[in-house]
Amino acid sequence: MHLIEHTIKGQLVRIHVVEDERDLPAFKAFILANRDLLAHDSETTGLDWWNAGPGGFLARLWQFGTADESFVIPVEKGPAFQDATRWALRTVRRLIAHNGTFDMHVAEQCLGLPMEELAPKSWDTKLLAHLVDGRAAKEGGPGLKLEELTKYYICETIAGEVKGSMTAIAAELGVKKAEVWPAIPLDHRGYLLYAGMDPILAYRLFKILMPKVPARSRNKGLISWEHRLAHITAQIERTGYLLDAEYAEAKSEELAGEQAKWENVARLEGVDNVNSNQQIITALEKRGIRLTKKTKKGNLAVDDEVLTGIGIPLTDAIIRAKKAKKWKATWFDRALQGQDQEGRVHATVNSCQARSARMTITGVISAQTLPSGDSYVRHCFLAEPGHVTVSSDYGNMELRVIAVYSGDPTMIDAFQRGLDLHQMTADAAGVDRKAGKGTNLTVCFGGGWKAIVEQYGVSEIEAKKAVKAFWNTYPGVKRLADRLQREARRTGYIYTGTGRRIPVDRNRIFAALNYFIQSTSRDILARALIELHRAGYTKYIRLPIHDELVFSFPRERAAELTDKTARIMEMTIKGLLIPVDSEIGEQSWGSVLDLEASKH
DNA sequence: CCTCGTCGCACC
DNA sequence: AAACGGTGCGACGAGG
Repeated sequence: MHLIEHTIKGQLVRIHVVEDERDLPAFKAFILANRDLLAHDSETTGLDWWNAGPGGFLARLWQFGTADESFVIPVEKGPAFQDATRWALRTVRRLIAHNGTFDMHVAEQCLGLPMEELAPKSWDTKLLAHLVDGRAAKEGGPGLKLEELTKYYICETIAGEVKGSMTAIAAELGVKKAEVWPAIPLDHRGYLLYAGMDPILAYRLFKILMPKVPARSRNKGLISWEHRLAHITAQIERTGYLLDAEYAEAKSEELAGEQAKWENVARLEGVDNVNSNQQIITALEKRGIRLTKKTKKGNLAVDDEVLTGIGIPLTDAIIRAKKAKKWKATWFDRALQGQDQEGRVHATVNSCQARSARMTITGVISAQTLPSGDSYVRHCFLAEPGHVTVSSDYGNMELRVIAVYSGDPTMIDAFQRGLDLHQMTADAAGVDRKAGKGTNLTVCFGGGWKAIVEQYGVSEIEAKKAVKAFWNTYPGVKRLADRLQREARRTGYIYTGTGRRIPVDRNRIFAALNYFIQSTSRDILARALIELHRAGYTKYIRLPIHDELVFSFPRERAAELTDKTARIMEMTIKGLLIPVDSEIGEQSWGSVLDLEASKH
């Protein structure tokens, strides 16, 4: 046994490093003495848990800890250490982890411990941190990463030491920061300090955060709700999505050709690197073209709008080359590189991420930013053999949420009678439907007439008229916005119907309405996931995307399952239905869009 | 050489 | 009085 002593704010913490099997009895005694509550964490060779196995993804260390003591187990060294870790994970009655979803994947893939076994007894400090204050670090909030939270809630010095230690080790070993994890020797003192400190910090964070969770959130059961949800999204991650690699490879090649062709045109026209804004600006100025649009930081903007506006062969080539390059790299190549041995890709679903708690999907599938209304990319995602893809989404969810929670009679009546709300706003203002729609959506986002002008190409006069008409037509919405802003101004927070507390910045009080709508909409989808799980449908879910769920259903049961799941997703709040529209496609996700397009 | 801020762009 | 909200990622290029 090797002992590492360190201090956190002057308090001694002890990290026991198990070196050989003779050290295991002491480890087991520690587990038994603390089995009511322990934090844990794992160190691995990377993040690609779906490639677990010899020569692939491996668990290297597993750590267990209390507020001032931890044990580090070298699971990489062999079965005896894996057995001890498996035993410990099973023996502890309550487990704490930071972003425990990842560790559950590791436990399942590397130790054969089903996540169904660990999830019910796990607490995740990432979820608790969000319930306390979900603001990102760059927004001036605590952030959600362990280092950020350590810095904010525990001690800045220790956060810097822990974070800095891996940077220093990378430099010492002469490898890039991202490549340090598989390369570092198991007995490296800095690595062991880093590893051993993690569960100690997670344990301390748990003790700090739990009492800070707002009473309203706790009373509404939000803590267990978020944990159940995270467990469901973890299962969705585990299932993954079948990739049509042949299609993806073909498209990747096709786009490579496109890219080369248009880059060549751009080169002949004087721009060697189409991704260099500086080169583009220089080339355009050389031709006597005057650029006026500025970026947020005050530099000359050369975005899609500017380039399209110029409309010469050079700008055309730049747009086409950039698009081909980005689409190839972002979607097809990343999906191909992310495949597991069965040809599946696994998204990372961060179940409670944005300030509003909206989920984000990161990693090998950028599912939330796939080109909409275009089946081109979605064709590479397949339902299981013999299955079809079904997409179910909520109709007008955000506006219906406004209607319900504002209690505005005009808006509620419009939805109940199936009227066209965008046309209604348009009629009230004496503008066209496009301006009416733009107004409805922009106001929902907290925007004003300027935003409508920019986003929807409506004239200034019309936009101003429409905004005024909106507030006059739906006075209940005004009352809701005012109430939320008063609450935000007075307390710095708003609460949603699920008991979630959302911080509102003093200089952006106008955002309160949007936070409320966005967060409530997210919770409607979250509720749907929980109910679908309860009914046994999780295995069919492929992805959650804001207001949509993508399913893979057996072909012969597709109609029945589509109907059953849609009924579960649908929700009536205060008498108003949030309806679900479903589309049944063929095997690929893209086919859903194609079938939809052919109908209209 | 790597890190990080900035920009542009994909979405709801 | 008015105020568009929320993301992730790839690429460049300045700076360490």
